[in-house]
Amino acid sequence: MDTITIKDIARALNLSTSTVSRALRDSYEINAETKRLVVEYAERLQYRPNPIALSLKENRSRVIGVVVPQIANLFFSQVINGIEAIAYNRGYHVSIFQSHESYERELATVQQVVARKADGLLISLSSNTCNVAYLRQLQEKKLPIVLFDRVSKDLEVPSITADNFAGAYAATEHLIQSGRRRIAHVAIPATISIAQERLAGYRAALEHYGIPYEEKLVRHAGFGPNEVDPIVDDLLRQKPDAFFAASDRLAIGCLTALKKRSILIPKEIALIGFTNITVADLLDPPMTTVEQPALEIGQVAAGRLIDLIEGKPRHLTADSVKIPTRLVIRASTKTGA
Amino acid sequence: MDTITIKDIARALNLSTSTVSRALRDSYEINAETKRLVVEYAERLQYRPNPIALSLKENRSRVIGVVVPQIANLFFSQVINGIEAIAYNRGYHVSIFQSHESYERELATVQQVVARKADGLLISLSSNTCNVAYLRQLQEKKLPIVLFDRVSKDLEVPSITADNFAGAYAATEHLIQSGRRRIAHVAIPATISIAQERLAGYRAALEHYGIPYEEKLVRHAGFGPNEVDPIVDDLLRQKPDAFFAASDRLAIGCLTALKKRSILIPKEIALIGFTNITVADLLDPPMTTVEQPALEIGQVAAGRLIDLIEGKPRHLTADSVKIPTRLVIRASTKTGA
DNA sequence: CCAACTTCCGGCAACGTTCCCGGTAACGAT
DNA sequence: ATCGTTACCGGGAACGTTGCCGGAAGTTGG
Repeated sequence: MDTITIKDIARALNLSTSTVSRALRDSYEINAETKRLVVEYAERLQYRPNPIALSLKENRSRVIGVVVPQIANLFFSQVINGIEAIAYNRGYHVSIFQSHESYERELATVQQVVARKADGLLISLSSNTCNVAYLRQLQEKKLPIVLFDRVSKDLEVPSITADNFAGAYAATEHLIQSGRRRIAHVAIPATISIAQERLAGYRAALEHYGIPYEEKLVRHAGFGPNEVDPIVDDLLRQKPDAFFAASDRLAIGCLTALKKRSILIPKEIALIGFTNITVADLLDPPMTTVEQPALEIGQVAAGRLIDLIEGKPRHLTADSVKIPTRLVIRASTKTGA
Repeated sequence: MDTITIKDIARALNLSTSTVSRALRDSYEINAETKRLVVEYAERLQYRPNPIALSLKENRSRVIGVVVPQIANLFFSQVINGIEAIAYNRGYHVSIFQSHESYERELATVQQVVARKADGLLISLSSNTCNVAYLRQLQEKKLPIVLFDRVSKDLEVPSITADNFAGAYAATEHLIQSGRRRIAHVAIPATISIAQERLAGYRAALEHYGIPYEEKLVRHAGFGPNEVDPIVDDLLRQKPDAFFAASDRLAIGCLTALKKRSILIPKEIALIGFTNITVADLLDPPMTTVEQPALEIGQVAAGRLIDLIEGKPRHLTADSVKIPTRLVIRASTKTGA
């Protein structure tokens, strides 16, 4: 309402809006004295250029839209921190949104981001998103897009993920080397790209060590509040000696379920998670985990996106980057304890 | 770029932009047949009204700006979920931003939110914010503002918080009733409003049970990565038999520090946290906590803000709402274990 | 048959900003 | 005295949309 505009300054100083505009952007065509007058007056009235007007005129906003399935997830919030760090010192603002694991909300949110003329989009797909046609459409309209974590092979855009295959391989290998043979895998929904990669890593490790893959030892769990418990029950019937959970939420769920059944960890069953929670060390027992470099994923993704926005032709093709994970061994996989 | 506008439709259909505009908003002045034509064409070309142009014209955006110190904090992300739930079905979009506990970034972010014509602001102050003059200025310019969690008494706006006093009182009382007398308090930075409330609750409980308040048993910890450890060291010299930590981060820090020193919990020292982490139950030992109704705080705050935006005069004064907390007793405060 | 009214649509301005195109002085050079 | 330069500034359009005003037909009533 009472925000002051370039017109107010022009009127007060008996100048035209063009002159004021140019004075504020320090154009050479403006008299030094006039500039001083304008700048001082603008300063005094706390003039702030209206980014909305700018966006309308220039069809850009210096804003990057970030869409994640859930903010209440340490992995994603850390990725966001990585994104913000890079965006911030390259002169972009970051707007954060959640899709709440819903395709419809993801679509609506992305549309909103686009309508508001975000210069680019960083997105991790919701688990219910099987159709990325709407993203391909946006891509064809030249909107810079970078995927991270939950990516899609149906889209020719840069994709930044942890090295999920290697992480899962390392986790499984660690379990095998510590003497386990019947390794159950609680996987995330199969629709999510990384589920497949992690499953592949798990299978590859089994194969490498000559352990047959058993479908009955693998179950996918969704995002419901009480989904993990029955799945653990099911898996227990297969008499596993280890659990490999494909996310932090699932690892916590497994831990809860196993404790509830008074199963000793790691004596009876070993447990390993794929996670980012910092408290893994403080759990009972301290949980072995595959840690994902969340911050770095965010940084790389933001960097790539801004390169794309600014037309830096450094990476021509739709290159996907895999960032190494780290296996942190703790008590939950100790041998013969 | 090639986003289609009302002009494109007008040109293609040999109509004026005004007619198209009115047809799309289903005005009574437009012939049914014309409407059909316009709507169908718009549908086919996937016309989306440009919110930027609307914002410029109407000086509003149907967007609520949310600023929190940190997203990677389960309390805040849950509050945000509460906010989104309400905002979403009252027709507002939510833009989320972080201040990273920095006054400067908070200020810059809020300015940006305001410049982008957000209809209202929901904010939890950074720990380095001692000066809320900039918010008062915005308030005087009629920007609807609602504070939550980290509030300020220097601002006459609705403030939604957990009942920190009662929560701290309950925590302290529980420790006293379980036989502890020398209760150390690891507090959050004194600049934060809720630090004082929690401290007051702690003191009130002590007083009520006739236990003298000792300054040496209270220490404030900041947000540095290794701040808690030396503070725990300091406090241990006072031979406490219990720790009351004023936030989840600090509770985890205390737990880590105590374990590192092989101090038995709760046998030697009891521990209670003020938190929202769901894994408190899985820690070693399971940690007694005061739980904050994060989701509800978000819901109430968003509701109040939207009421303010829409000029609902229901709550006239700058009313502050306190939402009850819940004491969840677990092993970390067990008696004589 | 004319006035009054209804129905339907176009023109124009405005929101805040920038940019292109002008234009007017003053001044030195020819 | 005239021309070309330089230095400085204003006018107007445009970005996409809505709302006000005005106006041309067609319709109704007397």
